[in-house]
Amino acid sequence: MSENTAPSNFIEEAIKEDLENGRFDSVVTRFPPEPNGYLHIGHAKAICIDFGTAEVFNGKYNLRFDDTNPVKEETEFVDSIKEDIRWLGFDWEDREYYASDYFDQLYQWAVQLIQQGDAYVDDLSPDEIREYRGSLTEPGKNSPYRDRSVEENLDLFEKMKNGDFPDGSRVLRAKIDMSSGNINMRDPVMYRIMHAHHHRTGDKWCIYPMYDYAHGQSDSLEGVTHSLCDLAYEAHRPLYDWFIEKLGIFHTRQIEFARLKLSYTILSKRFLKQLVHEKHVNGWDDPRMPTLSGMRRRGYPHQAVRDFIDRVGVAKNESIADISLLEFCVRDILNKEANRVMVVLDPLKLVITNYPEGKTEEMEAVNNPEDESAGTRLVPFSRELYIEREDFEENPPRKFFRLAPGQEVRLRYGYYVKCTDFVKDENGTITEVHCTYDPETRGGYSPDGRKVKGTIHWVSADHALTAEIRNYDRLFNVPDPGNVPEGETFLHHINPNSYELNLNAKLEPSLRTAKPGDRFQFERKGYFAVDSDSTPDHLVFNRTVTLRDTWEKMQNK
RNA sequence: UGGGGGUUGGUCUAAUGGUAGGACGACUGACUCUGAAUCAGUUAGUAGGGGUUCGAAUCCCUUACCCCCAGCCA
Repeated sequence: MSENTAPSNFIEEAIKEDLENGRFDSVVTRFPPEPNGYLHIGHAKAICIDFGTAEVFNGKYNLRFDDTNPVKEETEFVDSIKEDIRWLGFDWEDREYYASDYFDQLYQWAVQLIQQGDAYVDDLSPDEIREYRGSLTEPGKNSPYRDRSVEENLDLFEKMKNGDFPDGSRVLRAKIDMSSGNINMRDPVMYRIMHAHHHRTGDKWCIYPMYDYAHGQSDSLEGVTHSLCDLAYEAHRPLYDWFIEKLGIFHTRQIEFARLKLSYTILSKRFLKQLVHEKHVNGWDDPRMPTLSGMRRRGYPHQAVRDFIDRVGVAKNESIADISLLEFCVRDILNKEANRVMVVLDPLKLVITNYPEGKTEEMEAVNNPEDESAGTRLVPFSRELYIEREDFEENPPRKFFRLAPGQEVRLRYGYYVKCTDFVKDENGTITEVHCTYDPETRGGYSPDGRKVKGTIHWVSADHALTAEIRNYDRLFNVPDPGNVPEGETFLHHINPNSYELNLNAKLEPSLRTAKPGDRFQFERKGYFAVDSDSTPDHLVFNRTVTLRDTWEKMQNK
């Protein structure tokens, strides 16, 4: 940030002050995921704040895996986390760290604290520790083991490290204040005994540091100037500072901000895990999931996610961002980047009775009106076409600009056609619409200048491709599924129509070469992305998001 | 009834004692070979009550409501 740029939020403001008053002379931040799950849109906010803020100040940012609990963490997640962060467009270069890299240093520092009389080995059981901790309104009381000698503590701690004691039998605790109003300061546990295999350190350790003991020191070791985190850690800041001060090491500044919540979405790791394990969705990258891998598969461009995070802003106010803002950001990018294509989702046969049988014409269509460099393509036109079933009405309502008996419309990039007749089957279902075309209107322009109100899309019946189309919608039908009345859970509010399979669609032939990851606008319908399940013989599209539809809104009134 | 945070239109967020502004949404209208996009406009807010001040979203007092903390999770 230059001298005159205004800080865009309270964190940048605080950092700017730190720089101006000399507390720090450069900026280093970090994103510290625990490798025990997939990243979701809430993490994206944290990443954008952590990394984006460093970029604003021309600083550096580290990726550090917070792997202090071996029984919960796996290498698999390390890889997916890295992939997702790269997808967002961040490059942490060679600054990839692991809290487990610091286990030796952390151990030495623990010894130092013991020597200073600031830590002790406690033999209390987990239950006893809880009892001794007191409650929110009552102070705790000191453990009977709190005043052991430094020598005894040193000896016991070393034996803990050497594996002489079973899991849960003893812990190392910071000696602070059992009567503190802040429960985090009531002699918090620093180390626990866990005879567990760690994904990086293997079986070297059988004691592992707790988050509170590891995090601040890891920040300090890396020279992180600003440790930006969730509001939940606000109450931990005194402890964060306490360890750093007792150790006399580089003092990182922790600043907390409100985590992201998104309407019609759930972001709790536990709930997401439940959705996957109970098969309410098809895995972590199901396109309905708020995970970055899910959004990527759904077809959300990474720029849209970034733009959304920018627009949501940074504050300490706990809030629920509106999913319609995210959808706006997705459409905004896709509108500029996605090539247009004609696909009939719910086909109805249209026969042009005065068009020569067997004739095919190649009509020129614009690929992207927002981007001239995208060029044009040729689309085959013939006597029998498919149009969208909802684009024909036997008895058109007011302001219906599409096809109806006697009404003329434009077939996009084709001809003007006028409906002359239609065919119904014994159930009363319309099976075919007949019309005549005006040969003078080739390409969609009329030489006499007459106007048509409607333009509809179409696909030539003989040339049409078929595909599997997966229509996705929001996963929940209430704004805050994580917060529901007594006796209900978020599972009661899953949208039963969040996924709908369509095997009937007719696609224009240019789509034959579509590859996984390609994104298109199906004109007048929505944005669709080619799924990773797609093959040349069996195309699969995911509906990313529909187009805005004011006609639908008019009808709902 | 402990400690720590928070409260600005429907939603998110600015305004740092001096005109309460923006974005999304919603609603109008214009334009349009996508009922999309675009453009123009409308709607709507400082949690309540007191005080300080020429002037308060901002400072003070007070009330209410919301969130976090009692893992050997992070």
